[in-house]
Amino acid sequence: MSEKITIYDIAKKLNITAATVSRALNNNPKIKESTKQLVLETASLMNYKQNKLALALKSGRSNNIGVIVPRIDSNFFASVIRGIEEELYPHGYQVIICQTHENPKRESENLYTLIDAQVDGILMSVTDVNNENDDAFHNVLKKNVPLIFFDRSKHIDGVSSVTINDFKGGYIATKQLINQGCKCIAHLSGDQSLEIFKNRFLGYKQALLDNGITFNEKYVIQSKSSVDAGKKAIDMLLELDSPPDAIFSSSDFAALGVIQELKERNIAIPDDFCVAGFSNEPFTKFMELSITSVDQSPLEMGRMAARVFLEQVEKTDTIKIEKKVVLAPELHIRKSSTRKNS
Amino acid sequence: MSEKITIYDIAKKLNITAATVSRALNNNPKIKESTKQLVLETASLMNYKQNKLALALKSGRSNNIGVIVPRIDSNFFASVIRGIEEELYPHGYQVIICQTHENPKRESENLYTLIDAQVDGILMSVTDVNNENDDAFHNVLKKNVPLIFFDRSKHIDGVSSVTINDFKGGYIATKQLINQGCKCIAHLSGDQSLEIFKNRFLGYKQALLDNGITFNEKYVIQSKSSVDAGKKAIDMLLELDSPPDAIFSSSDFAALGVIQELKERNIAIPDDFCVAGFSNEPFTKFMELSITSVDQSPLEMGRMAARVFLEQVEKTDTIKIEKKVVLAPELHIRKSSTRKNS
DNA sequence: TACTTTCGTGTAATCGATTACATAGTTAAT
DNA sequence: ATTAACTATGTAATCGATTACACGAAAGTA
Repeated sequence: MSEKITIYDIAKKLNITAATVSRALNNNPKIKESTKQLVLETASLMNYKQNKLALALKSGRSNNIGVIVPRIDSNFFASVIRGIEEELYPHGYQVIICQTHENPKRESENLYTLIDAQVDGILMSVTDVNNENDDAFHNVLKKNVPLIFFDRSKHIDGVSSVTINDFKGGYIATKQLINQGCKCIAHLSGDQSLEIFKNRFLGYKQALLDNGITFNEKYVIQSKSSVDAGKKAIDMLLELDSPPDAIFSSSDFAALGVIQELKERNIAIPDDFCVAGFSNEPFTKFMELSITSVDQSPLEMGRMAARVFLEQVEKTDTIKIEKKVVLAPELHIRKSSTRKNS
Repeated sequence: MSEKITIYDIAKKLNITAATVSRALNNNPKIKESTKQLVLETASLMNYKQNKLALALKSGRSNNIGVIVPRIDSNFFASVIRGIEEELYPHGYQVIICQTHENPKRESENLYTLIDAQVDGILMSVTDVNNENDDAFHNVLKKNVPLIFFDRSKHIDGVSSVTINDFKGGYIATKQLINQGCKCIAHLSGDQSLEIFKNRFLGYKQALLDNGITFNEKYVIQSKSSVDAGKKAIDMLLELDSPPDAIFSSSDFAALGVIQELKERNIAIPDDFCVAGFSNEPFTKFMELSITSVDQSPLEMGRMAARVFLEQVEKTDTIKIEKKVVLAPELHIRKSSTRKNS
């Protein structure tokens, strides 16, 4: 059995009270130097470890922060979490992971569970798009638990967020396709109730307009983020009277599906058709026909979200700050959109 | 401000004691039905939420379990974690993530930190190969905290593990290369102090012997799990007097490096050279020249590890069980090792 | 009627650490 | 010499929930 050593055990052994022990361990200046040393030595001798739960109960701070993501087994979210963990680790925080699987109910559950678990903050990428979970979000704010959104955010007063400039991401990707000489550029979007997809779409549209290309609604298809969805989408697009000669996809997976399908049909990439994706998934650069993609610097996003959280807890005295950090997307230009003659 | 409602608040409002409230909420049969109802109604009316920290302190159980992995932003580990989270979520456990970054010191720190945080169990993939952290591991066992290894394990009495049969993984991958008619099969291994790499190597060797191919030490190279490491390794191998005509790599990334380098040298895959990797990383199936790879069913591994943990906590009465679960690897045969004539 | 059960609640200790307040012993100041 | 001001430590409450034990009231038994 494990002998749980408490400050009372130390106190008994030294014939002093637990209060003195506690103070000595916390380096309270009122404690005589000799006692302090004695306590510290005895503590390490007895292999004393502070019980964080007791501390947490007393202080009301658990030193845990909750992270909610749609799923963890996606390179993007895993990388963000890595960034969060790395930034928070030196500050003594532990990271608790929750997944919503894109299910708003789960998101609501996760929020309540984390609050129940007395986390000191919640960092999340939003799943709920229809404001079904407003109660859950307001519950968090009511409890005064710092809430920070990353990537997918919501507009809630007093809530900070770290996102990338999706508009710009859409813009530069589309611009690059235009630079290659593409005239009919299609776009695969996601659920536009989510701002990220809306903004990428708007960036795409603006790039077209800025370059004298008329926007055509028929070129925009809403699809899932999967290889199959990409294949289906390009099938539909190729049946149009004037099929596109390029595509900007909000998902790298869909972009891959597009490429696979085009190859199947012997359409040459990038010569006859250019493709750009979004997220810079690892596989995009590994492919023989590497895929142009917009990088979201997930590691940096996670670090930044963590830093915003830290600022927030440190400055409880100041008025609540709402900080909106927007990271710049970076276009990684690869073979799928690089024509020789350009 | 958030009004923290406790059972004392409910007690005061109803003119009863906190003890009664607690019992009512816990459905204690000794409480009169009418009181029980009253308490439940009042609790929900006042929006009472149990403070898990107080409960944790009293019960000694935090309902948190710690997961330690080398890194989270690898598809394999992220998937394992997903499996763990999904299995444990319905049981009310939260998952705390720690990364070692392959650094034994960090691993030791993580172990102590998790114990300090009073986790109810630790599920981990081992980083330490030189037994530097024996103290940390024994500290966990001394505290009677269930410890379960997955994928990379250590031999410690009383510790359960969930691994895949790496020997078999190495064997079937190598066998497949042999079936394609390859005669000189090289092997890229990892740090053989880690059992997984040792076993994959042994499986490779056995497959050779079983098929009348003499094992040649020069064909075995120890390398990191990266594209560049793969390139370097194949460079060395091709300089041998009798260069290999196939390679089984313990890493998909290294396998990819090999392929890229071979293409660079205009060596035809799979006709002149066959390649098989390990881990079944997502990109292996996405490549135009898809890569044969051994799947480790990470999701299932995570689920299984979680289940072993649950069994362990439920049966504290029984004698400690040491359970060694070994999952079967599955070879995904793809283009990189599929010759037409076979 | 007197005595034993049973039922429903209250009392108070406990988990382990922190901390406001009290107090005994020193030292400094007038 | 007497009081003020420190110093170092002890006492006890607190965080919020659980639970062994105690006890009065109601019900059952002889």
